[in-house]
Amino acid sequence: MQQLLNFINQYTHLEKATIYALKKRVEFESFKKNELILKQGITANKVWFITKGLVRKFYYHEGKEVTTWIHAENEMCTSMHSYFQKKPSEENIQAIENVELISLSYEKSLELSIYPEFNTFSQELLTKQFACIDEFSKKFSLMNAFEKYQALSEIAPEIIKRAKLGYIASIMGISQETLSRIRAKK
Amino acid sequence: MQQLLNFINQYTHLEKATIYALKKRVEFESFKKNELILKQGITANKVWFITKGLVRKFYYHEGKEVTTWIHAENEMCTSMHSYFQKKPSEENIQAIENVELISLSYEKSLELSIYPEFNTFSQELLTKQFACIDEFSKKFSLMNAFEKYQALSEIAPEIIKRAKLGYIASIMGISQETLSRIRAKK
DNA sequence: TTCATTTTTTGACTTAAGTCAAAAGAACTG
DNA sequence: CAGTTCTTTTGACTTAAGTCAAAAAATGAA
Repeated sequence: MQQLLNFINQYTHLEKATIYALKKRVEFESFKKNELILKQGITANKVWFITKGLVRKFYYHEGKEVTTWIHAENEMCTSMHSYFQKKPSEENIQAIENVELISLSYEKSLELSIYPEFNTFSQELLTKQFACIDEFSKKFSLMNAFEKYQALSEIAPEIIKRAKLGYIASIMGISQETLSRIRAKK
Repeated sequence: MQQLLNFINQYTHLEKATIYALKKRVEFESFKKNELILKQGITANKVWFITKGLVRKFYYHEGKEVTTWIHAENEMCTSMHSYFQKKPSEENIQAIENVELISLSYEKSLELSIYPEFNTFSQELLTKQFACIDEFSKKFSLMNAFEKYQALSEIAPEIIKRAKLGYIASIMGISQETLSRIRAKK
């Protein structure tokens, strides 16, 4: 729980009352390696905060899995389009290590919206996530395979260290053979 | 002005009072072909709605212009990261035809936030834009040059019809020679 | 309308990264 | 710890798209 509070504190200061209200509404979940946290087709009605383990987002394209991102400890994660637009998720979220999470449902987060700091946090988190994805995808598309690898190593060293080759290559949009060759060289 | 009201109506119904409040706060602007609407380094403190003409977003990468998107009539446009995070814009916004715009400043939009429908609209617009960019960039990155061209033709026919080859190729992340060859074939 | 500038097309060649296949290495299971 | 399965590496070959350069076409200004 403390991890989550620290995370929120990066965005805004939380009053005692708000912390109390939040504590009453979150839930603790855990998943074993390879289990699905969110399945394609299901509407994401919560946001998860990762306290332990790695989590992978992926979808299917022409029968193959495409990994879009991997999240590690102290990051939030959900299927954005599903959560905000109340539509069935197009992506799966999977535990790729044994994972522990704190979740907050959409309904409970509405109850928290009477606390202005909580709204500040939500708004800031959303726009920041937005800005990151936008910036990242634009930069990435101009890079060659080696530059992408360097960039990813800086932005997300946990992914590089802990996720398997195929997942990393998929995030980068290259074949795993190419990634293996990049690693062999330098 | 009616165009803007129609646009907002796609998201939420506006009360008379809200329309009146909005009308009092917007401004009308116009730019000649090739003029800059927003310059890199300047913080975007407004959102523009296009009533006439085409507008291009681009930034510089290793001395070259990279076009990220082109907006046509009845679309909103601003530099998202700059507007929301109050940071200097990394992108330029340029009129590529003679352009007419309706603008709403950040301050005036705060004044409008006492109208709940206006908040609904803002929130929905933001999450929808978010979802679009996210979806678009993911799909696009898996396509080859021809598929990208087909997809863009469907999503944004106005761009294809009215913008010049170099800009379109840049959005697609391919060279203009390749785009020219795609057009020659089919 | 003509001349200059900008934009698009075409050709020849290069290259980064993909594919397929097989071998090597690591990790899990009974 | 032996055998099976999963993951990564390596090699040989292919290919989509890039680059450079020049010609052709379109646009615009005087």
